[in-house]
Amino acid sequence: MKIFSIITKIFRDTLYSVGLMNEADNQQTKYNPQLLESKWQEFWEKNQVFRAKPSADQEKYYVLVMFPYPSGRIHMGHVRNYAIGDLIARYQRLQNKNVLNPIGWDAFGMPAENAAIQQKSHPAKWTYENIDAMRDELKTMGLSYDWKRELATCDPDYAKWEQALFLKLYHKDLVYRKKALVNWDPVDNTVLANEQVIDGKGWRSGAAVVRKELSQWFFKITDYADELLRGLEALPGWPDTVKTMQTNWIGKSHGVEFSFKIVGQDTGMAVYTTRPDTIMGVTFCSVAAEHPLAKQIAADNPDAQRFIEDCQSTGTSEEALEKLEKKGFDTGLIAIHPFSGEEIPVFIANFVLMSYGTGAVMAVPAHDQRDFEFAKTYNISIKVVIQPDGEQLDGGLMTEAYTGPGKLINSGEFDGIDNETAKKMVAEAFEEKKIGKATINYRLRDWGISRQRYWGNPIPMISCPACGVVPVPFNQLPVSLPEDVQLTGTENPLVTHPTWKQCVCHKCGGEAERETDTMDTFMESSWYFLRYCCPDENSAPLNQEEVNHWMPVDQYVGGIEHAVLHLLYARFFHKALRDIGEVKCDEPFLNLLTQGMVRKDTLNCPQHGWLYPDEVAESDGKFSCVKCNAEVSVGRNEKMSKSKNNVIDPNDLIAGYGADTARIFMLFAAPPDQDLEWNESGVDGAWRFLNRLWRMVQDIQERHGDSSPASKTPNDASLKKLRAKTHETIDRVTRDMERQQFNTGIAAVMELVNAGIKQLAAKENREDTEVGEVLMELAQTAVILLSPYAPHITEELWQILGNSDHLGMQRWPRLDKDALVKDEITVVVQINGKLRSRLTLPAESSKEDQEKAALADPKIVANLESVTVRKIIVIPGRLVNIVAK
RNA sequence: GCGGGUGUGGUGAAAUUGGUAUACACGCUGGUCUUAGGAACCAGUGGCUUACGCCGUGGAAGUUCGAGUCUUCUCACCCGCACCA
Repeated sequence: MKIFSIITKIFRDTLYSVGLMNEADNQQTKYNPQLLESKWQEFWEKNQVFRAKPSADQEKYYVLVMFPYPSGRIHMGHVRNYAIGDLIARYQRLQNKNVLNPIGWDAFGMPAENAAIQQKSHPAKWTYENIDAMRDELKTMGLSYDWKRELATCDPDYAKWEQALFLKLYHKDLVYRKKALVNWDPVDNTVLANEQVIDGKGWRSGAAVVRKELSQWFFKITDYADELLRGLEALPGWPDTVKTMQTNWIGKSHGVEFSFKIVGQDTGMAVYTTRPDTIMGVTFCSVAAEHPLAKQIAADNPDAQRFIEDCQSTGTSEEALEKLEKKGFDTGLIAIHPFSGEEIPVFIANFVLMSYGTGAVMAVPAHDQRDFEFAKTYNISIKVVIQPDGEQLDGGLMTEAYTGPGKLINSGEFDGIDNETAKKMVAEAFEEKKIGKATINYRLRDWGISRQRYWGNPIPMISCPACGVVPVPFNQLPVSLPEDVQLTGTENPLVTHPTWKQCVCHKCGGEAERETDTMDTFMESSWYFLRYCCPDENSAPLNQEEVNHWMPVDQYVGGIEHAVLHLLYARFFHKALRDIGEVKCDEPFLNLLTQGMVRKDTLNCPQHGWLYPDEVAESDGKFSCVKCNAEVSVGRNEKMSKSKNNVIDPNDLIAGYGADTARIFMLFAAPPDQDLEWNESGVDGAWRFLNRLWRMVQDIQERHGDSSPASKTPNDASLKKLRAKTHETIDRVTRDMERQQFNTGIAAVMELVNAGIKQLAAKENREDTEVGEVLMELAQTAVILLSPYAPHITEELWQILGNSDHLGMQRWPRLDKDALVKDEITVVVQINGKLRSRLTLPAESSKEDQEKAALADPKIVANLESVTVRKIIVIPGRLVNIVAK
């Protein structure tokens, strides 16, 4: 960025604003975004223009942007997200909708703890200071939020109602406790989040992380797996990519669960398979290292014990799993094939997951690639039972498993049946024999919400030596975090605090202990959009009347990175709340817009690493490091990130050019769902456009300020065209808004402004009243159409145009279809699909007229001299294609 | 490996859904003007060709009077998921 020129500008603007410079030489006021943006921001706030109140007279429209984590500064991703959300909010208001557009803070989370450790202060202090700073930053963007509904999830009030919801779901039997594995740092004595584990070591201590079992709280999201899956079908307003990702995440599969008898054991071994049709091809079985049978064998077999430990140690570094060799350990156990009675060896295998299905599988090497590789390694026979059409598979010669369709062979009574039919028949056979049944399995697991962290919402449970686990009664909420703590990064202060966890069991009155875990921060984001509807409700988590008035969210806008977790948890939580009567609708977010990332070139010096743009000198298209003169490599466009020094601070942009320029740039550079490449000259382009608009409106006001906007088609042909352009633009921008292609909407207004400027420059008819009327209509239209994109400049221009009200009182321009009627049409003439000529014909000319005119055109006549016309295709008003040979 | 997406000028991107490819903007070239500004304005700008023209939407084929758009294959890049039985 041209820092110097921005500074000069800020300096000059300051001089203007304090009156040390005057603009006597300028007839017109210059466009001064700093002055007029703060002026309008104050106006909106003072007049509570964006206050949302339920209304029976207007249709409601709920716009939601993903609330930010208060990290301290806004970044370009926020600017883009909120520019899009605000554009939609303002557009819907102009469409006479009653718009709810709230904002808040996702305020619990680890960065606050880290900052507190570093600065030896308290997370709350850091968080609330950041919120104050970021609120100021957001306000400079001129976003049309109802700030009265602002909330922070760490507010005691929000935390209290969240605990209440947790308890309500607990009483509905949707919450339970079980043991689960966590990453444990044995040096820091703390649990680590996955992102704190780097190469299997704790990020702070560097100690090898071990997996430890702790009792943790879970939500029964799997109870809703099927509804969450089916619900996606009712969401046509969601991008397919997100729906596909959620579908895969839920991972529904149909199969059969049945039991193998194990020789010498009373209990069988349950397995799950989606390929019952291959049952006769089973030549071995595998179980996970954590499977009870594996543990049983390991109890008196040190080799098995060692193998199991090996399996578990490789589990930590997930990347290494990728090409992990298939390994197994023969347990010596023998399973009995349920149909053939054959004896089948049972292995412990490193690729079988305890967490999916039953943790044990039947292995069919001929028709499963993993089993195939395993069988090759351990010399187990490969028995083909599915024969594809026109091919003879031979187990001994196969180089990979065959997983396609075919007919059954070597399968006794099922021989000759196609495998899809066989799946059902085998499943039925299992049910008849009463050893198995058709089962549906999901990849989705229950949602573990326990976090062994201080800066989160406490789980309102106590554990009593006499009564066991006891929920905290509603009237004792909230369970608040102790304030007198010092975060060290080693132990959880909730555990080590001298008194906090001591409490009294309300059941027996005896001494008890509080749960020291806090809730996953995805909890807060699972219902903030509901609390926005009734932020002042002080007797319950939600006010159903208000919630049901505003819900569902009509348009949700946010980053694609939340496609699965946040959006799935929120959908689940909402459905669970529906089932306890807190909300009515089934799905919380009707339409979803996922915006792309903001990216920028990265610059890398071989000696000095990632460089800032001003550490790089350019000559002849080559870049060099200003410190060592070495050549700098320009990396791929990457997401803006502090570690790569390619971050542009939105504050600089807004301070230099104003929020309107920043918003126009963001919205113009690319469609919202696409990644956006940061580009300075694009910002200049947006700035220049707003200046062109500014001058045009001023010129029109100066010259035609007395004119009222045209309301009917003018007689003059060129004016008629200009008015048609105005109404074409209304049509285009409206359509672009509806299909959320905001970049082309701006392009359309740019064209209109260019046309207006051209008319102003024309020498003839400058004083004509008709010219004035058409131009006045053009100016007013351009201003309103652009106001959702650039709200400040358009408010100011609306006033300059002599209007006393503000744009909040306006409606979206109405399309006059008569204005679009054209006198002339352009018809393209092709010969064999190749463009040969263009004709301008009267609009009312018939199909036949167009064909005749095409054949009479001199260029066409010349081209048809040596060929015969075979066929003529006429698309009226569009083209004539002459097929000739 | 599986699933999804994207490939169009020097650049960001358009294309009314099968009908004039490159709107709008950036950049660049030339010019005008002025109180040198982050100017503004005018003209030009896909490639090849002196021209008539020819070629051109990652590549190859196909359907069609006509394909950036539909079909098949293929290449490249990006994003998810990843031993899910």
